[in-house]
Order: sequence, then structure tokens, then C-alpha cells
Amino acid sequence: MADIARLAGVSVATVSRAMAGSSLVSQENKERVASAVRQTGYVVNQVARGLRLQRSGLVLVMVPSIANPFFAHVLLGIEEALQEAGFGMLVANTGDDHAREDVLARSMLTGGKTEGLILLTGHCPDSLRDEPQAKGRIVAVSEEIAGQGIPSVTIDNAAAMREATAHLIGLGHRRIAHLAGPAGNGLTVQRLAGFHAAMREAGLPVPRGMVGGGAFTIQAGEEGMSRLLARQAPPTAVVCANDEIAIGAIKAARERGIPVPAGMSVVGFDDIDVARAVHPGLTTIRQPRQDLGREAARMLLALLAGEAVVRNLCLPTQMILRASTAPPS
Amino acid sequence: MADIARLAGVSVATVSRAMAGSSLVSQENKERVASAVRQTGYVVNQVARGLRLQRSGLVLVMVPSIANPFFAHVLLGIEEALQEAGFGMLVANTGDDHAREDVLARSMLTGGKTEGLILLTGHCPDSLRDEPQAKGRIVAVSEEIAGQGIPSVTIDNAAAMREATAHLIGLGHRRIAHLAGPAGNGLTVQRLAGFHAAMREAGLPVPRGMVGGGAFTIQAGEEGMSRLLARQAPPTAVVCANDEIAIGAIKAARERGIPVPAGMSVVGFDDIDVARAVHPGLTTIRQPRQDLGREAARMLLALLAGEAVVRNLCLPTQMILRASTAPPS
DNA sequence: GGCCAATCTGCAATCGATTACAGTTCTTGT
DNA sequence: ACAAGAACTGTAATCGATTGCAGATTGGCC
Repeated sequence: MADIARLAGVSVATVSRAMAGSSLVSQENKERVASAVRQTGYVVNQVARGLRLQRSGLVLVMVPSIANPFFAHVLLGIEEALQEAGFGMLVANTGDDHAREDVLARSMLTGGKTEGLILLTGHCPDSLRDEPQAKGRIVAVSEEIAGQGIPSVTIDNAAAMREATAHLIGLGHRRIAHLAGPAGNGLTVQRLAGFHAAMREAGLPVPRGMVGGGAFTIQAGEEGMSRLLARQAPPTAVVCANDEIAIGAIKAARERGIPVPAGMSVVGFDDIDVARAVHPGLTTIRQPRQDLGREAARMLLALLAGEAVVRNLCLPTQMILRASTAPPS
Repeated sequence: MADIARLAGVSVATVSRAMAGSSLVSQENKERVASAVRQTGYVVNQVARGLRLQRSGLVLVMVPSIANPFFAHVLLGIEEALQEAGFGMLVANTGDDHAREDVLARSMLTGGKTEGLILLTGHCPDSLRDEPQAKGRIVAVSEEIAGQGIPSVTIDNAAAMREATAHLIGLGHRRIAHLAGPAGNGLTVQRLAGFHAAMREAGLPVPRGMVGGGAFTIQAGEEGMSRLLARQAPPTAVVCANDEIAIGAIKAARERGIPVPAGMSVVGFDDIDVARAVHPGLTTIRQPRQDLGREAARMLLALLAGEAVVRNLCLPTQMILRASTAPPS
């Protein structure tokens, strides 16, 4: 900047003001500065600027797995909203490693490298529990964080899963199983609760062993379905905690000669891109993935700007009927 | 840091040195500093540190779409390698908007916010063309960048596609079509070239209209296949530029009553997660997605450390035979 | 001419670290 | 007792911006 000042024959203060478009600088000097900038290709140093202004223009996003197509779309929404506001998105893939989340959160948020934090992990790093610096700089998406007053953007998982289960009950199914996600995960718990609620409302039993699963993966779906089919009285329908599980479940059923939906109905959750392209087309619950991310980012930006925000924004889901469900034969 | 110094009864210089573990500080003072840090929960300001050291510890990754499952896995590999080296990953979703790439690259790389740049876009922003600051700080992945001496980590797209096509020819197919990616895209061009090479080697014609496509999406696959099936002499096999196109193509074929692979063989490219779970299991070319990312990040880190790197690292692909291909009926 | 207001402009402090260089204290050998 | 050297420690410059405050210039008006 000193070079520019020399070249334009003004002081660094004038250069700084001219580049910020301040009305304090005369038109003539603005032009001299602009010309010098053009000549040299000067670009302001963002780090120095950040130090002075105490702003980095960055937000950290912690996500269990970037490769998960659901999270990937949430990230897309976040990036879009941040980009719009001139912010950058720093992504950390934590793989549920809490120790790493802890270290990272501290160095990033407390260390001034990032101004805010968006959590897709459903878990707030201990190191930020009572860090005053972190107050009002964190937002949770997809999964709410218990008892810490952290604002969040979510869907009503229990209600959505109840709707999915009710759909199967409405078709006439009585023996319905649930393939859940990883134990301990908040989404798993809520979706499981929705399943149980719908079954209870219909007065249907959920025998031991009719709830399986353990991961949000295709493989878990295959294994879960295999186990269900090995029962003496296998279910006639399965409602899965996400689409990957459902796709795996359908694969396992087909491999054992059971046609979907004729011999087995399957419902997914999320409506990932391939859900409509697999055979049979997957009946599922559509989440507004990108909107979740966008709203979370906007909420964080509002928070950083000192505005008030709603405590928990709950976006609507939509049941998508395709070809993987039918009345029991 | 001044507070810590006061609390520990030493100077800021000693605090700084103590925290860096310098051998110049006495054991006693190190302990006093450590204790003061523990008491206050002090964390060093990364921005100030970055300004002084001229390092931000950040790398910018530009990607056309985060939501693309192939790119998502490349990002995973990049993040893993960066994390290991204590670097952070800034992700920008460019959606092929070159103007935005330009602005972003300048402010990030030239503005000192990031130390390096990884391009998944197949395109180097003009603003960096002859920016000396950018020299030796850029690496391309997946898609090479023509004529600018930018090191890259890629696969041999043409060879892989030739192998895929040759597989179909080996099964006895003669009328083989290709559903390509977006026009102008480097991968599209290379994969198309591989397809033509294989056909030429086998002495097979590629009539006009037997090359379709236009996007790396499920929908493009559906439309492409529909168009092929409307021909007087439809192909007996289709080799697709990626897995999404292939999945869409299979869907369109089935909807028109043509069974895959009995009535139509289909080959994909990438081996995304669902490729093995769809029905029929997709025959495809596996790319080492995560390795591509990891190697690119390592290459960039080596570059930043001033080490010499190979100009273009080419990783091996692998043909995965599943159930979507069979001899023509 | 003299005074005031309006309009710029520049000096220097500031953000929070790192580190060269100079200074202090303590050992040790003679 | 004193010099030399070892082992720390502290002062202040530095990284590259932004901005409060004071000073300079200009124009208008009586």
C-alpha cells in the first residue's frame, strides 16, 4: 500500500480511504489511486485488514462426512448464502472425532481465524461450552444440539418418520420394521421415536428384532434387510432411517428373490438424487437440504451482525410417493 | 498475550517463545506461562500470527459443484491431507462461473488469505495468468489445465474410456453409442476421444447421432437414452461419460421396456457409491477419487515447502465388472 | 482583508503476534 | 577478585492494513 501511495503521490491513509470508496477523498485523488492500482495490480492484504478490523470473513463448517450426499447439499446451501455475503466457507471433515473437533474449534473460532461456526455434527465441542468468544457465533443444522441455547435449523424428524410409517400402515401393512441409523445419533433417536409413535397410534406391535440398522450406509441396509428376512415372520414393509439404507435394503431383498414392492415395501428418508433413478423409484421423505444450509448460514450471519434470530427454525418436509411401496400381497 | 505476560510476570517475548516451545526459555518460566494460559484459557490469535509470519495456513479449493459425489470424495481426500499438515480447506463452489472464479482467486490467493489453490474446475482464472504471487501455488486435480505449467493429479481418461469401450466390443457389440458430458469440458473431450479410439481400432463406425449427452447428470442420461432408442437402428450398448448418466440411461431403457443388460448393455465411469447398489449393478471405471484429492493436496504442500514435484501425476483406474453389461442378444 | 466553514489530507496509533538485537544475571576458570 | 562465556530475558521493530485527530487548503461572505 505504501508503494501505491508513493506512485500516486499521496499518503497511505488516502490510498486506504480511496479504495474503500470513502467520500472524504477527492475525485482527483481517487483516480490517481485507481490508476496506480491498475498499473501495479495491487490487491489489499486480507490478513492485515482482518487483523485491524477483527474480522476474517470466514465461517467454519464442521461436518461428519463431506462425501455424504445429504451433507454435500447442505454445504452447497451454506456456501451459496455465505458467498452472497462475501464470506468464505472453511470445511472440516471430522468423522465424529470429538477430540479433533475440540482442537479445531478452539484454534479457529477462539483464535480469530473464523468468525462463526456451523455444526452438522449434532455435537458442540466441549472447548466452546463456556467460551465467551463463542457466544452467539454458533448455529446447528440438521441436528439440534441439546441444552446449550445454540440456535438451529432443522426439520421435524419424528413427525416426518411418523408420516412415512403411517403411509405404510395406510397401505395395509401390519408387520413393519425399521432400519435405524447409528446408535447415539440424534437423528436416529428422533426418527426411531417417530416410527414407534406411528406404530403405537395404530395399535401395532414392534417385536424385538424388528428394529435394526446401525449406520447410514448402503451396506448397513443390506445387512439389516438380510437379518430381517431371516426371521420366522419377516416384515412386509421396512421404513429406513435414510435413503442409502433403503437402497441397500432393496438390493438385499432382490438378491433373495423378493420383489420390491410386490413382496416388500421400502421407504427411505432424505430424497437424495438417485432416489428417483433407482429401480423401483424410492418412496421417501424429501428434506429441503439446500434450504437447510442456506437458512443456517443466513441465521449465523444475522447473529454476527448482532440481529435477533429465531431460536429454532423448522423447515417443512414432503413425502414423495414413488414405486417402492404397495399394499402387502 | 500482554495479559498472559503480566500474569506470568514475564515479557510478551517470553510468552511467545514459551508457547512455541523455544529452548531459549527456562523451564521455570515455561511453567509460569503455561499456568497463566491455563488460568485464562488464552488462545493465540491466528490472524496476527499469520500477518507476522506471512502464512495463513489455508488452501482454497475451487470446485464446479460440491454436491457432485465424485468431487465430494476428492474434497475428502484433500481435506484429509491438509488436516494432517495443519492446514485448513476453504471451499468455493463456482458453478463454472468464470467471473466469480476470477474475483475469488485474486482476493484469496493474491490477498494473502490463502497460501495455495487447488482447481477441480479444469480452468485457471485469468487474473492469475501472470500473477507472480500465484506462481508455484496452484495444483489442478481431475482435469489438467492446458499450457500453463500448472502441476496436476489426474487419471488417463482416454485410456480408461478406451478400455470400457473395448470391453463392450469384446462382448460382441457392434452398434455402440456414447453419452458424453457437457461440451467444452476437458473430461468430455478426453473420454470421447477414448471412445472413438477404441471404435476405430476395432474398425467400427460411429454414425452421426450415436454420440449424445450434454451434462453429467441423471436427467441427461435419461434424455440421451430416449433419443438413442428413438433411432431406426438403436445401439445394443452405451458407454457413458459418468455413472449418473449411466443410471439415467438405464432408467430410460427400463421405462421403455428394454431390459438391461439383456436388451442393452450400459457402462458408467467413476464408480460412485451407488453404482454397486443399483439394479443391475453398474459396470464402470473406478477412479481413485480420494487418492486424487490426497495426492493433489500433498503436491501443493510440497510446492509451498519449496520442494520439487512431478509435473503431472497420473493415477491408475480400474475396470469394475458388474451386471449391466452382457453380450448382445 | 479577515474569519469561518467546508473539504481534504496526512501523521501516527492500533490490531496481536514474532524475533533480531541488546542487556542482564549467573557460572566458571584463573 | 575478575574476565569470559553461557543462559536467559526484554525492548522495540515489523507484518499491512484502518482511522481518530489535527493540520492545510480553498471558497464564500461581511
